Amino acid sequence: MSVSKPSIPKGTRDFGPEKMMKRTFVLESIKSVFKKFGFLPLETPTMENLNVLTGKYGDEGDQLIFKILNSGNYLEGVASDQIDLGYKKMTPMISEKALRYDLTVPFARYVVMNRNDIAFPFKRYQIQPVWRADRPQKGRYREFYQCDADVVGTDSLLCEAEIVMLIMEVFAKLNIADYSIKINNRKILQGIVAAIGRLGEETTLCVAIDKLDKIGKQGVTEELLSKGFAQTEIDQLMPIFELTGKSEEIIATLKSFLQSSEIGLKGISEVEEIFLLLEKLHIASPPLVLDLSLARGLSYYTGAIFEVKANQVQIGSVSGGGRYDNLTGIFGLPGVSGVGISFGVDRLYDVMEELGLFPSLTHQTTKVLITYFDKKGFNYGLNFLAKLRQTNISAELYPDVVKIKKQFEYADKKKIPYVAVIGDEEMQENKISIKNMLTGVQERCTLEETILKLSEH
RNA sequence: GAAGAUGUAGCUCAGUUGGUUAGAGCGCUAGAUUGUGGUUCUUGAGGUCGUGGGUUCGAUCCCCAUCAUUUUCCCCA
Repeated sequence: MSVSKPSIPKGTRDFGPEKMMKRTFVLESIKSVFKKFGFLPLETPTMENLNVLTGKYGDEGDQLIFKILNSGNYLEGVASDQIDLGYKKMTPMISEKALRYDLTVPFARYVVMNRNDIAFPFKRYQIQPVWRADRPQKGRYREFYQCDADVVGTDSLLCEAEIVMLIMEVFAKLNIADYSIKINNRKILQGIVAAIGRLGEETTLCVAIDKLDKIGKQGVTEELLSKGFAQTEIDQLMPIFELTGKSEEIIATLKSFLQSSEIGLKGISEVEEIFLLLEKLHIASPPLVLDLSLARGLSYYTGAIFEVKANQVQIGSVSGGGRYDNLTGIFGLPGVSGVGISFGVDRLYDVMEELGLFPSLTHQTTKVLITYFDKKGFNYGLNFLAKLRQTNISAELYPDVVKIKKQFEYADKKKIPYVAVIGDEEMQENKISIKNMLTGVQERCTLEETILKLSEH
């Protein structure tokens, strides 16, 4: 083996036929629900202009963007002393395009570019891969799919309520029964920060609080202390984030804590409104819980935030989203509020695999393989092949004249449920033998009988 | 960027306190069965033990370096 072993880039994966069938099932399930809720499809280019992406994900995010080296002589126009400026300043000189980092920013770009043609409120779904130059880990890849659905151009809390419904329908389609949707509101978090006199530092608080279930009360306290919060402030905060129980009770406690914070009270009433809307939508008891420790790292959220967890599997969140009031502002279109939800296909796949929730997907393979003993049988089989396909039965004729055993093994490996056998006797009778590979039963059929038999299910 | 783990057959992994021909299961080949897969039995093929160097009479094993893979921290889906 003197040739080099082939490999794929770190953090990327091949999806063989079996995995693809399962992935397709997940993706199609999500897509069908998106459509049902009135979302329209959108696809954007794999690459965006680098300046569209930079500065949108924070300093660290910029580092994680896959840059594309300019074609041709990319060093043209770069003076030799400019290398001393460092790679950060050099990058835009040799790279003007990059792979998309998420689907939200390209969507915002699209909305701004097409603002005159779009009918607002605009609901779009988008299912495409994204790339991050991260260090791969368990459940984390450099190339992965996102399934986003967003509504922009309306403040209505109906969108939030619908997102809850949408999540419920997706999980029902995927047969995942045991899950919970956590909801919180950035305005409440803002109010809490304001209540302890730390207005403007909600991002710091969010990043720390978001880890509560991961690193515990102690860890969060340490992180906040290191970020300049006082122990007395933290002592005020912690009881709030440890509130559990019924959402109504949490809300009642919150109302008194935040009574002086206008923004905080607004957040509370938004949450209440969402619960109310769901009731009117006949969703009596949604798996929805108010969780004040839910913060989500992304800084552009301004209102409701969501996260979905599968309860029986330890894998983190499988879906998340929220409302952002000014995503298009960075591209020069302020005042367009949006709210969105994103499903993590790879994690959903893992959850379903672990719980054994995939239905049998064998119907996606060939229905019948036509086998034969010699060239004469091959020619006879061609007619059957064509006729079967005309009636929309997925059929194959084994392409090479080989031992029948070989052909059967092929059918078995491919899990083809029926094998047609053509020998001299069949040809004389103008028939074909159809064997059911599951039961082992075999009988001779005419073309019409074959079609009837194979069309059954 | 930091720390750890692992590299042995196509795959999953044994193994040798350093000693002649490095093993298993699965997969693959061929046959038992020249008109029949999945089960069973038999057969055969397949390895520079990640790469380079060192110690040694002798290294897959010990030491050093290097590369690759992977996990955790940070951050994220």
